[in-house]
Amino acid sequence: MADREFKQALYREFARIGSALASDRRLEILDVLAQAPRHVEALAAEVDMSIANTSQHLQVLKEVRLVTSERDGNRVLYRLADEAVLRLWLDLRDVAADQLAEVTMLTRSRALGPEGEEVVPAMEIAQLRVPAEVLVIDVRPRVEYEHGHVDGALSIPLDELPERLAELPRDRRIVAYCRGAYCTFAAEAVSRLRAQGFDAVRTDDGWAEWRAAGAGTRTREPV
Amino acid sequence: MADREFKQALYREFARIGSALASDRRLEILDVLAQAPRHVEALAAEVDMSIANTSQHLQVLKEVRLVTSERDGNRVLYRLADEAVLRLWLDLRDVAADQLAEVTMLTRSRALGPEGEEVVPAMEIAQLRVPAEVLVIDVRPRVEYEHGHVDGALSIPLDELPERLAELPRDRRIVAYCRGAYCTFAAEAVSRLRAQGFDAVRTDDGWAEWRAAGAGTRTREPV
DNA sequence: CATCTCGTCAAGATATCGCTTGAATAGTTG
DNA sequence: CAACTATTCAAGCGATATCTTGACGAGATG
Repeated sequence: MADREFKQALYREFARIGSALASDRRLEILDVLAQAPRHVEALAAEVDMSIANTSQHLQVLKEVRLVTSERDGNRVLYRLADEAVLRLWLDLRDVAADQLAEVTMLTRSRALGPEGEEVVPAMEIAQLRVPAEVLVIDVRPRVEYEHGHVDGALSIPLDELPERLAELPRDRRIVAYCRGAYCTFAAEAVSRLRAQGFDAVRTDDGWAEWRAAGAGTRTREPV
Repeated sequence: MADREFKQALYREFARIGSALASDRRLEILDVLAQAPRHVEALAAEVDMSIANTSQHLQVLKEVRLVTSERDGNRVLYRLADEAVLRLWLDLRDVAADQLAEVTMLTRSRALGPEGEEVVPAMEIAQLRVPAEVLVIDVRPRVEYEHGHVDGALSIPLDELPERLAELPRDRRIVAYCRGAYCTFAAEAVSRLRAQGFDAVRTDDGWAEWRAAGAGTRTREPV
């Protein structure tokens, strides 16, 4: 029956995407690319792999068009292929978070913030939209901020925080965000700010979630 | 650095989900389950695999909680774990459809409907909500209709269509839906109905897409 | 309790994947 | 155009995944 063959061919194609998602290394690459495009070397450093191996994983992702690449001088720049890929990755993470007890345990055992600091839902901030009420800071590396960030957010990479305290207001709340729930930058920033007497909280969502929800400012198209 | 270990463990967990999605057979199972829960034997028949093999794949899916199972007499009933899984599967399919040229070719070469029949966006129908304007028919197998269907739809499984033409109106449009864009039931039904002089069209979306969008009637919880 | 059915488990052959290493290639620079 | 850098390619080894077959286990039935 031709119907069976058709279906099989179809599911085989779908499974190619699945296979590309079946490696922890590739997922980590996707997660990094969800923040901003990168060159192979930078990616390799970020995910702590050999360059050759990183390149191979990138080929796999590229083959099923989860990422695209473009030459940039004698380097090659990789980025997520489009918003659908971002949604897929976020959904995968959500399913994992909902359903794998191990993930919950991992994040719990990590106990971000020593005494259960307040975490502000990202939606709340999106609704504010009044710059005067809070200051939103983006504590990710500068390249990620430059690629895209929450409207009106100030870029203060975590490692610059100590020397830039003077720029921060003491009369209103500071909301920090980073790469998302599994990233510790914002929690770390909040912890340091509170130690200095600032009214600081963090959001659980990062730039990727924000963008998937359709908000935020992008510096360069696409993705 | 403990941070690296933490991250690795996290991505390994995410990759477990990815691995479960890396098999065409398992994706086909998920797709069937997206329509309605099934017993192992019915599933095996539907996807044309040995029972042992089907069972094994189900174990894999169950291990990462993409599906859940429950005893039902001396049989075992499997179903999608929750709506997040449904979204994940639909996203995966969308990404594949957007990005794998092969998929497009496959669906094109299939040329549903001999002379480019009209396809009605599901949203249009959802907005109608006026039973008098069109008759929506669900041409999937009865079990799938019973598990859940579009509000007000009439169940006419494809194989019952010939003997039930008398039930169908000739004074208004008939809209058929099935399992989704990759299912041929609705196209087949429309083709037959038009041959009989009915004003019939189909929607591209199936029950799964409808449900993911938050609409429709469900017979039994959960999923 | 013997027997039947449905489903799961276990073992093994085969194919595929992922990492490493070393060589090759594209683009840039002096 | 030679030397250099960033990336990709190719081969090979060990680890994993898939399907088959046959045995086992749980629940139903007489």
